[in-house]
Amino acid sequence: MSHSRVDVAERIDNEACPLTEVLERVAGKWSIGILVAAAQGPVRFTELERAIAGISRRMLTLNLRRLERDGLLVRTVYPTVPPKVEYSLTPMARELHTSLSGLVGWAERHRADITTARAAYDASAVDAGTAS
Amino acid sequence: MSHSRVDVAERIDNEACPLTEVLERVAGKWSIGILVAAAQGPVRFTELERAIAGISRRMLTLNLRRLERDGLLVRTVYPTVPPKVEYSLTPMARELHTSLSGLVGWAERHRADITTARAAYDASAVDAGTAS
DNA sequence: CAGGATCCATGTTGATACTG
DNA sequence: CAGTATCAACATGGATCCTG
Repeated sequence: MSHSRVDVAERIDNEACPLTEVLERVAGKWSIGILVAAAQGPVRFTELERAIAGISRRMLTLNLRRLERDGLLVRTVYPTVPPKVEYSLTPMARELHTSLSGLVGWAERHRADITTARAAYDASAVDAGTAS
Repeated sequence: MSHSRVDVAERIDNEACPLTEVLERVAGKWSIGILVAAAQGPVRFTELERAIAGISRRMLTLNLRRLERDGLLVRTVYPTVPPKVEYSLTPMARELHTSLSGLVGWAERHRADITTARAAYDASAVDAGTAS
């Protein structure tokens, strides 16, 4: 039945546009890290800040807001002093965990391969340039 | 045993940095679309261009080069006239298919939820601003 | 057909400083 | 602690024109 190549191509054509927008949030540079880090349970702002390494306060805040806005994170403020804010995944976001871990696992497994591939690609590009 | 929260946080801290770089390529705005479209078999440039909808020639080329450089795509040039170029996934990239489909499936299932969540979030934000 | 090259508008990120 | 505000640097993306 209709699982020809045209079929899939059309599916992407028709739905990837809004889908792209959705995927961008989920699969953006920092989102995966945040989502994975928050998967263990409620996480505090500072915990995330340290867990995600290269992220700036600004970017963390922005991403948290976006994820909250899209219904992936719940932000809980405890009106104590000093302030305490916890972020946790919504059920919808929890459904992502498998795919996200899959992605992270893949990245871990193939990090070296990718580095190698890059070096090889760059080397042959240089060769082509040097071939005069 | 050691799957405490500190454990996971450290794992992310130590490895997410280069990992982030890897994930960016895979999870970038267009990469998923390209990878999914190419999963069906060799795809030509123009096929991709039409399949991915909003993408420009420039962005498609750039992304194809990056994916090729990272060893996720193989570019095959047929020296015919007019030229014919096909892109196909490497075995490494094929391993991603499950996770990627999972992501796409999730996005499809929850697109409406996300739209709703956004509207709700924005509405309450407006309320707060209007509450003078 | 499948790009490469260039210019320019825009968005994204980081650094820094300040706050309830 | 958990942000917000502002500015400057940089990357991203689109439009346009050109080519083997």
